[in-house]
Amino acid sequence: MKHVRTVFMGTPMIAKTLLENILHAGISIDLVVTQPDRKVGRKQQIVYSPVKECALEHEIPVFQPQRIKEDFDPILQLKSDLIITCAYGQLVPEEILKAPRFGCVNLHGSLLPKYRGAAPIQRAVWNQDQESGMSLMKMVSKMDAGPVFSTEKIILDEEETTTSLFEKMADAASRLLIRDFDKICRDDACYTEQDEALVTYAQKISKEDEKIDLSRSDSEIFAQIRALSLEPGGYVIVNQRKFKILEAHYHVETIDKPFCFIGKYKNGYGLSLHHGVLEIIRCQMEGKPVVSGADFANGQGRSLINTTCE
RNA sequence: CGCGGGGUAGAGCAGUCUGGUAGCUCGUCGGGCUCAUAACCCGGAGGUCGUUGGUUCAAAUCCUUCCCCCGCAA
Repeated sequence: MKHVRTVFMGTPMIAKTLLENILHAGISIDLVVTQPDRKVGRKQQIVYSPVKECALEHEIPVFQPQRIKEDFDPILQLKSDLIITCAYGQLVPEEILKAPRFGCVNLHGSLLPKYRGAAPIQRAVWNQDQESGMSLMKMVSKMDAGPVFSTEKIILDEEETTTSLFEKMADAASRLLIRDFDKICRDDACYTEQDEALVTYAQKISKEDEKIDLSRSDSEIFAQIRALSLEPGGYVIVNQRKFKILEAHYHVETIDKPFCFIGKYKNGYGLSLHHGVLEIIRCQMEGKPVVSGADFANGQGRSLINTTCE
């Protein structure tokens, strides 16, 4: 078979894992498109996207348009046969979508048409879904609305977190693409249109979403923490300060007073809810370093016993 | 000069306001108890208190220089 000129578009870790896996499987990539380098943090240091780092390691050319809507000629000039995207971060314009012979395919972290949009993986955890999955689909101009080629279902663990589900999604995406790559390139792929009646959207996680909603049930609170774990981390307010709960387990217990710090608990630090206790494994008080629950219990947390949070 | 918090034993913290012998929890090492233990008891080691200069009889503590870390905002 003639060489398939392939462009890979992606930005975060999940896309990097996918790129690494498909390269390892022998699929060659002629161009990587990723978001521009960002200045990040107080020191405004320049940080490359994970995908860019992977591309540099493999000596693949990288293209980083500020606005791909206006700056896409280098992609057209390559006269690619196939474009693969995964969490690129910008809406891909029509001109690019129709350019490659075999079209543009996208890997999306949900079982479409459920959870179109920016945060399908986080929302599946947040909503305590029993299952989710990865979809390999054809791109159309409308966001995540294209016909689906294949999917892989993932059963969510009891204590699934966004971080753990991302890893499973990346593996599933790799398997789907490696398995179906040849079929897509034969252009006889069988795509199934999405049922518009079943469409739901997964909204991006906002700053407000990071505040843990203590008016919810214990299982909803725990699900929110897992959805925000490990990044960016959900928080409660303690003594007017943000207290991030990055990682925790939940245990059913009889509770005296809800939303109260109870000191050392099992292998971490305890925070009571309505009908159980959060065993905090990793946390961070505003202005302090990230610490294990055990360290928190030995230090900062000792003087906070019986303190209520909100 | 964006706003704020912080740097004290291997870890996490208290002590700073009000200057006067370096403290707590954990870990570690040794010993004891126990059928046994991550439990309990006893004992030990480990810190020029981020850095520079100053004030003082005396500085972790007050003033000052610089460095580093974190939260927020971008």
